[in-house]
Amino acid sequence: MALSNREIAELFERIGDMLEIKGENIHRILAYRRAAESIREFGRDLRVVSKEGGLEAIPNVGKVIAEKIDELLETGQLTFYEKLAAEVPAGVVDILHVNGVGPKKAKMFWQDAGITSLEELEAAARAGKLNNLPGMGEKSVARILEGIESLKRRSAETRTPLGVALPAAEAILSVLTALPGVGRGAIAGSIRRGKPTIGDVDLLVTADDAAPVMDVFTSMDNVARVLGHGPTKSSIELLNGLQVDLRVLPAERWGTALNYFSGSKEHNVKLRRIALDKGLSLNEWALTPENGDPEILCAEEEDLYARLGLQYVPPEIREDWGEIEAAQAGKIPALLTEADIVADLHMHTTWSDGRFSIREMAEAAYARGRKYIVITDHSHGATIANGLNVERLLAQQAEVRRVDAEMNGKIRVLHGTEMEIRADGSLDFPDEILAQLDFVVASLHVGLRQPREQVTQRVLNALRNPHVDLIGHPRGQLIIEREGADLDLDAVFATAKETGTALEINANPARLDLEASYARRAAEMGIPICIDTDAHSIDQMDLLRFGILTARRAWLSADQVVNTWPLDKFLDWVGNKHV
DNA sequence: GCCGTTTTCGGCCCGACTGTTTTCAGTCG
Repeated sequence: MALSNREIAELFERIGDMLEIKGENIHRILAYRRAAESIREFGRDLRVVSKEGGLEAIPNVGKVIAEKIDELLETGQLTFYEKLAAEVPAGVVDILHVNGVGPKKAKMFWQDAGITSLEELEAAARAGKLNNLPGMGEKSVARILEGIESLKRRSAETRTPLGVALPAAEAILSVLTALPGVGRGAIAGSIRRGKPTIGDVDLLVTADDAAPVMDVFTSMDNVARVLGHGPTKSSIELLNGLQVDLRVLPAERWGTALNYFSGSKEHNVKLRRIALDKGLSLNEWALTPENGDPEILCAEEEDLYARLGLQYVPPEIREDWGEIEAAQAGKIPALLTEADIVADLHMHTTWSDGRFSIREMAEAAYARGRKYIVITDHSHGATIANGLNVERLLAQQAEVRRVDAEMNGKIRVLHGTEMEIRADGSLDFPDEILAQLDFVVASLHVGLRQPREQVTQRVLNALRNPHVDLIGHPRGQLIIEREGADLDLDAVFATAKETGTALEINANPARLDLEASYARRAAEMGIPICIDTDAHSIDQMDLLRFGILTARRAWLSADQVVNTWPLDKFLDWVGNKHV
C-alpha cells in the first residue's frame, strides 16, 4: 500500500477532528494535529523511515503514532481510525469545517438534531429547525448558511498557492499603508514564511486610530463579505474566496505583534517557553514580567529575540525545525538573499514554448542584474512544447553564440537544453551532442505516475550521464494540483552527491520543486542547488523571489546555490563535474 | 499523545470577537 506522507498527514488530521467532535482531551487532539503537520513537512519518505524503524525521530511522533504509521503502511488500514469512523459519521467531520461551527455545535447538530451531512445541515438551517437548538439565534443560523456556501466554493482545496496569495496581500497592504495615519505595514503569517500554500492572509499595520483603517479594509471593492469588524482585528473574505485578517496596533508593539502573527505556531510556543524560563510572559502585545514589573515593549522583532537571549531568526525558518536551538547557539546561517543571485540557468524562448526571443530574454535578464544565463529550450521528446531535435538545437546554438557576442559582455548568454527524460528512461540527445552544450538540464515531464522503482531508475540514469548538470523540478510536483512522482529520494540524493549533479529549486510558484524540506536535506549532503525561474516569458523572470523564499526555508546560504557563483566558478564546475 | 540539561508525570497559549445564555460559551487563529 503506497500511502504518501501527505495522505498519512491528512488521515491524522481527520483523526484529530473526530476526537474533537467526541470531546476528547484537547491536548491529545493537538498531539495528532502536530504529528500531522510534522509528517506533512517531513523531508523523507515515511515508507523508507518506517522500514528503518526511525519514525519516532520525527518531531511530535511518539510510540503510539509511530505504530499507527507502521500499521497504515503495512496493511493500508488503521484499526483505530476504522473504529472512530464507525462512531463519528463522515459528514459530521465535514460539518466541523463550516465557518462558525466548532466541535460543540457539530456534536449538537448530530446528536440533538440527527444531522450527519452538509446537505442535512443546510436543509435544517433553511427550514428553521436549527433555531430551536440552544445558543442558536437568527445570526448564528445565517452565519452557518454563509459558511456552507463558502465551504462549497473552496471545497476542492482550501489552501491558496503562495503565487496567488502574495500578490493579493501586497495589493491590499499598499492600499492600507497609503492611508493617512498609517505608519508601518507588513504581511505576516505563512506568506511571510514563504510556505508554498496559504490558508489565509494576515496583515498588520500601525496606526493610532484603527477605526478608519478598518472601515477602508472592510469596504474594499473586492470584499465578498465581512467576517468580523472590531477595533483591533477585522476579517474579510475576498471575492476569490481568500480570507484576509487585518490587525491594527500601536507602533511601539510592532515587534511582538509581527512575531506573533508571523508564526509558525510551533515556533511561537517555543519562544513563549523560553520567555517563561526568564520569568516573562509573551503575547502579541508585550513581554510581561511575572513579578509585576512593567511590561517590556518590543518595537522590532530584533528586540524581542535579543530580550530572549536569541540570535535573530529569519521568518522563513520559523517552523520549529531546529531554528530555536540554532539561535540559542548563535548558529543561524546567513541565508541567501535575492541580491546574491547572478544567474538564471533554466529558461525558454520562442525556439520551443517560450514567448520571447533569445535576445529579448538576454536583455530582460540583464535588466534584472543577471551576469549570465543559460537558454534551455525543450528537447524533441516534449512534442507539445515544440521541442528541438538535434538539427534545430545546433542551429539554436549558432544564434545563442551570436546574441552572446552582441551583448558585448554586459551579460553572458550560454547554451543548454532542458532535455526530456523519456518514459522508457532514455535521454533525448546522444552524448556527443550533449558534449557540445554549455549546460544540460534533464527533467521528467511524462510518466510521472510510473511505479517507484521505474521512475526512480529514470532519474538515476539521467544523473549518471556525464553531461547532465542539473535535474530540473526533480519531483515533477505541481502545488495543489499534483503530488510529485513517487521517487526514492534517498537514492536520488545519494546518486546526485556521487556524480556531482545539481538539483533544482524551480522558482515557479506552481512548482516550488524541490520544496524546502527536501532541498535542505540535499544541500546538507553537499549537493549543489540551482534556483531557476524556468521562465517562459520575460515577466516570469520575476518569479525568482518564490525560489528565494523556498531556498531560505531550506536554510540555504549563498555558497550552496550555484546561481550565486561567479561565471568562472560556474564554468569550472560544469567542466569538472563528472571527471 | 508527546515531551523532558529543572521534569518519565504533569504540563501542553490565550486573547479577540461574536451572538446570545444578561455574565458567558463557542469559535478562531
